[in-house]
Amino acid sequence: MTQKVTIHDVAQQAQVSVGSVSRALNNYPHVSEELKSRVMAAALELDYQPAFLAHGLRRGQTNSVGFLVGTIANPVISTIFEAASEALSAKGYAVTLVSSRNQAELDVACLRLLARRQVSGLIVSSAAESPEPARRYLGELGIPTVMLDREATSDELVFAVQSDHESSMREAVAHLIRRGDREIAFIGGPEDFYPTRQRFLAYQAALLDADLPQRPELIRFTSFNERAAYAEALLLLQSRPLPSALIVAGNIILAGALMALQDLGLVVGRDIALVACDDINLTRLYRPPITAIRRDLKLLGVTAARLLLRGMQAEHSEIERIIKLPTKLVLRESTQYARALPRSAPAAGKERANGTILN
Amino acid sequence: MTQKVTIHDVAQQAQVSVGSVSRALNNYPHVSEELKSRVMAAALELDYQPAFLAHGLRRGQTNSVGFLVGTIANPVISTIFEAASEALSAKGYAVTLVSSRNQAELDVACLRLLARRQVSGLIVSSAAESPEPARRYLGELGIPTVMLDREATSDELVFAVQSDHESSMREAVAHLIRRGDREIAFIGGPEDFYPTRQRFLAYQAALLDADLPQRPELIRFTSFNERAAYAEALLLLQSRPLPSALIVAGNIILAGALMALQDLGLVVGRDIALVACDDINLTRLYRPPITAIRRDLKLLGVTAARLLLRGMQAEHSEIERIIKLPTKLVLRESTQYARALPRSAPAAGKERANGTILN
DNA sequence: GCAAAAGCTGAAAACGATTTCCGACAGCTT
DNA sequence: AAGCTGTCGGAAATCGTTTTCAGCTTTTGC
Repeated sequence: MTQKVTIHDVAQQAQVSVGSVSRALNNYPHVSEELKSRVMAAALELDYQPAFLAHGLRRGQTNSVGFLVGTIANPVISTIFEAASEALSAKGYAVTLVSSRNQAELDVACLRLLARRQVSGLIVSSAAESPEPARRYLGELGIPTVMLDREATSDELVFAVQSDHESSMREAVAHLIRRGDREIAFIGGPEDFYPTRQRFLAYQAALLDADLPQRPELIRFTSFNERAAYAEALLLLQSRPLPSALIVAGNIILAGALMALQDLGLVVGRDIALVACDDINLTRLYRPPITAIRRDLKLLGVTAARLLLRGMQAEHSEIERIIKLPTKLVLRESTQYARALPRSAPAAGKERANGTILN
Repeated sequence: MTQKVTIHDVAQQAQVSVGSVSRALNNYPHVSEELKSRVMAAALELDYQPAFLAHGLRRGQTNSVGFLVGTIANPVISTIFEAASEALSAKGYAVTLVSSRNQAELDVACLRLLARRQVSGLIVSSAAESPEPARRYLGELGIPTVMLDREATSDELVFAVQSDHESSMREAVAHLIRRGDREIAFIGGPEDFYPTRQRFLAYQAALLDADLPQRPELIRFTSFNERAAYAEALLLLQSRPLPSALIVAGNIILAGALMALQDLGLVVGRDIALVACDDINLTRLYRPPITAIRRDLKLLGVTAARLLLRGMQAEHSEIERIIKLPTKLVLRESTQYARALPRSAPAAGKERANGTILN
């Protein structure tokens, strides 16, 4: 219906065979200039666009990539997606996005859907750190895949782009300790979720560096769900003594924690220092502005896209399979003054209201 | 490569012809139980999944829909998308998302891309109120389309789901006026952008209702770009006398305005009342919480999906072509106290810190 | 008990492109 | 002038399905 004009119409219009039309349009060698121009003219006049399905069926490839996310309703993911999608569509690929709705058990189903559509490549940033089935299925699939801020697999066709969560988290914790904080709480996502794990490891390492004990009651892991994060934060913040600093690993958890702080009448920066992971509008615009670990989300997306493009071009051998991108600690007022210290003695001179970027 | 097992393999395994396999798998009438079960067993054993491309080519439909947005990196859009996408994939449709990057001139190109992929349906929520070319192209395409919170067209295959921006905006302005505000500023997106226009019309109407004059210097339109919104807000807030209330029509504009307020040292709720459109994390969690016009974004997405599904089922005649969904005004502290009134006399008893939902 | 109808299945024709195969023709060389 | 080489373009095979057609077997109706 929609696609009325076929290659046959063009052939008839140009008075040549369909094979010639195909060759002319696809820049094959040994096509005379005269024929080529005649075909071009006919194609242009009829506004011919080769049928995607027939093309793909014959060629065995779809020029489309699948993007699996846990949810797209998350500013971090959607920014990454936007950048990746732009880079991919610039190279002629269309992107079909599927969401597993943060349910690990749906991951395989989503991947099957994409595989059935014969996507040429995959970018996976499913929220659930797909325990095993999904990872194994990914290997069997044999489709070039980029894991986005997720654990890589040993598969030859599976690549990864990751953020260096650790260095900035160590820096953040060290900064808090330098300020005088001793009771530093940590709320993360699921414990087996790659970014959470990396951040938590760094948190532990930083405490160890400073010879501070790890306090289990100050460490919480929660699911990706504001309500759950709120509940955990509420429990944590009702324990006494109140920790002097709180690190939240993820923007949904940040939302839950802010809600809990608000309900308990605690003021960020005055009653408790706050460090967030991922610098979003909320951290920047909140009063007081919230110290955050920032990463270049667009770069993350574009890098994933580029890596995938290379991965789809069959020369996998000499590609570096894992790329790690830097993060930056942005200091803001939420860690400037704190209960633990006299208000007149901010920790360091290098902090400014708008946030100084270290690293 | 990827798709190794074809219908022929299944046919061979089950010792039947390919036609029978197809019929058995697609629940055709007049297929014996025995044959069906044999085919099922074979298909299951071989893990057969019909090749999407061949299927689509033959059937003339792709069971996929295109979703055009101006940007997905916007919490409102991404939430709507998520809901729509979920509803569509429940019915077996895959969704390919393309972003025109807020550039109206790219709209047609994006639509062409989707049309070439022979999507069965379209949902369009491009940020640019596509002047004419895109709308006309949409008509020519002949693909069932749902405009999402955009102006409808008269085309038979073009439907629309819209939010009732007007009633809540009138209510909001009336509320401000009741509080005592007389100088109510308005910053909107592009003037020809559907939601902006609706909101602005309601703003005008509410002023008229109260016999208040319209003050051109308090009305600004800006592009969808935080920097531009920031600049407009800065100019507006530097004019004297300072308006006692500010309405921002859109979440990007909200971010720019908050930045400007912050840079000018103005405190929301104390120095100026603030009303936002779209209730996002930021409005809820900001201190003080910001009064906002809320709409059920998931419902918006699901409704668009349902409407499209009906639109794709060929019986267009008796479908209502435009659906309008309600909005709600959520009162919060940002409009509770204001310069214009003595602090001891909050406007109404029905406001609570957490926001009371009217309407 | 027999014609007609209905049920079931295999063979083959689509769908619209790409790609292989092969013959025609021009331009050379011997 | 015959034979060879290389370019060009038409015909046909192919991709993996669905769907039509036709043939065979069974049931049904009278």
